[in-house]
Amino acid sequence: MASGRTHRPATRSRGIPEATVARLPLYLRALTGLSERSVPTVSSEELAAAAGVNSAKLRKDFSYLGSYGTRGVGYDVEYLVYQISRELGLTQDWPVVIVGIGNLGAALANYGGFASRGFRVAALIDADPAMAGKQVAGIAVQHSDGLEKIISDNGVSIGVITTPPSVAQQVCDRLVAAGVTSILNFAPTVLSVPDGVDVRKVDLSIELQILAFHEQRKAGEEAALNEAAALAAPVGRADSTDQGPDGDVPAVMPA
Amino acid sequence: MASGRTHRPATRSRGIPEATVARLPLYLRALTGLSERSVPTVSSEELAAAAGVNSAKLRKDFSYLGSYGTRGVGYDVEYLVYQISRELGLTQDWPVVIVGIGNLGAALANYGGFASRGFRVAALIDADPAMAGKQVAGIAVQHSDGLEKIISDNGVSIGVITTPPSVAQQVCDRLVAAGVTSILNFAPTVLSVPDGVDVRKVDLSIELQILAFHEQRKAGEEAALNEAAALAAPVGRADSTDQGPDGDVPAVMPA
DNA sequence: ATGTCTTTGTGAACGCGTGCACAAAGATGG
DNA sequence: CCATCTTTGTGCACGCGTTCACAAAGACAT
Repeated sequence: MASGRTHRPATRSRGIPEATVARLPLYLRALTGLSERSVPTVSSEELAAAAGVNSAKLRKDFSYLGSYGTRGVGYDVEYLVYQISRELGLTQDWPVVIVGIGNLGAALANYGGFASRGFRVAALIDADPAMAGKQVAGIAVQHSDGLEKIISDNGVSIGVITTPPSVAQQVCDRLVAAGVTSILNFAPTVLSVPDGVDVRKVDLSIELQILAFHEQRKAGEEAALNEAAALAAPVGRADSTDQGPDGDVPAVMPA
Repeated sequence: MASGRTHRPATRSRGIPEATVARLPLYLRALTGLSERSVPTVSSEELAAAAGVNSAKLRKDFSYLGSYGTRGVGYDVEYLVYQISRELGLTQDWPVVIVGIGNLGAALANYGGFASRGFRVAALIDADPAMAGKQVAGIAVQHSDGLEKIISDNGVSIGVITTPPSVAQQVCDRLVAAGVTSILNFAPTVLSVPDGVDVRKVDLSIELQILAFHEQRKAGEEAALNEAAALAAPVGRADSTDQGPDGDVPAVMPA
């Protein structure tokens, strides 16, 4: 309606499927663990178990990167670490800015996993003048007036938004205008960005709601099971579309 | 290899596809916004735009819940809010515990979106004795010794893990043993849980790495484009499988 | 009451991701 | 050098999710 699109239609990057890209960091983490324990080689079966995926899936994923394994032996851990790191672009340094230094922003600034692999917190930015100059995770918070200059001076292309939702879009617009082309959004809002800008969303509330759904389903199944056992008769309406699995009193009545 | 599985094979809950469940919170948020602005009805087109999805997808999603729309008019906002809330299990109160009150745990405890929709922080738990008794987000932190009692006393079925990765699995095991059946894991580790327990993972580092991949790809394409323009000749090898998009010097050499 | 117009609900086609199962490849031992 | 054994790499089939396109359904005006 307004400006750009939000979810680019899965651009199948250079033949590497998006689903595979999403798993590469998982493999990399497992491999790093093996590397630290000086394990020289690993089979697809072992690595898959460590990463929590199917071994066939893992082999197919690696096949998109090329043939880096040795049949009858497995994969060379160090070599694979390097290959995946390079594929993910982690052999270079990515300066990132975090905008919105509340509880979450501060937590991210302190998060060790950030700096560990190719990412460097180039700046912390907040709109509150009282925050400016304060040290968070050893970095001085800067006022958002200087956002554009900070972005261009540091060559930042990745921005993290941890602001309240009400200002997230406008922060996003400024980041994009200043040259940021990848955004990690923690604000519970749908961001509109022009084509060519990637947005990934992390939404705590949504994750919990999905868990609640499954939790309710489990409770409902259990209840139905107990009920069926008590009545010694099958339920039989497991697929009706009217009521939920439980017959509790609604908390809100629709008009 | 050790105990249970990690990724249950997409259990197609009660006919509602997993992908649809993941979008329901999105619709709910958009609808809540409309509700607060007292908008009575909304078309699939408008709501889809607000939620950032395709309108056909939205209609199909809603069709799994039943026929709640009116042809020629659209959907009743209040009614839909209620139906989705009920479907997600948000009409009841879910007590959750947060284990690991570091920066991230504290940020989550303060996160408003938690309490807003059916979720209530029942307890904050930390292994550090120095943290015990401290107030975070108005709630006293309790020592992890009492974890099992806290879980059962409050009837907690959802646990959030924000501990260091080294202890995440053992915290997870204790949560599950105490009766928790849904876990939201922020620790960068693969958790093993028995069947019947749901785990969702939020991994900041992985999200950033995925962004870095696309960022690198964009930079590579741009470079290739510039190169091509400079040479005034087409590239032609856009799908070769050997090298990466850039021919830069490797930072690490494999054995 | 009837026709027109809007918007839903869904059948059908398509594409992506997953997992099986096996042939090819290489290591290893005799 | 040959046989055997392990493990990779992949062809293939299947199922889920997405999207198109349209018929059915209802509102609304006349």
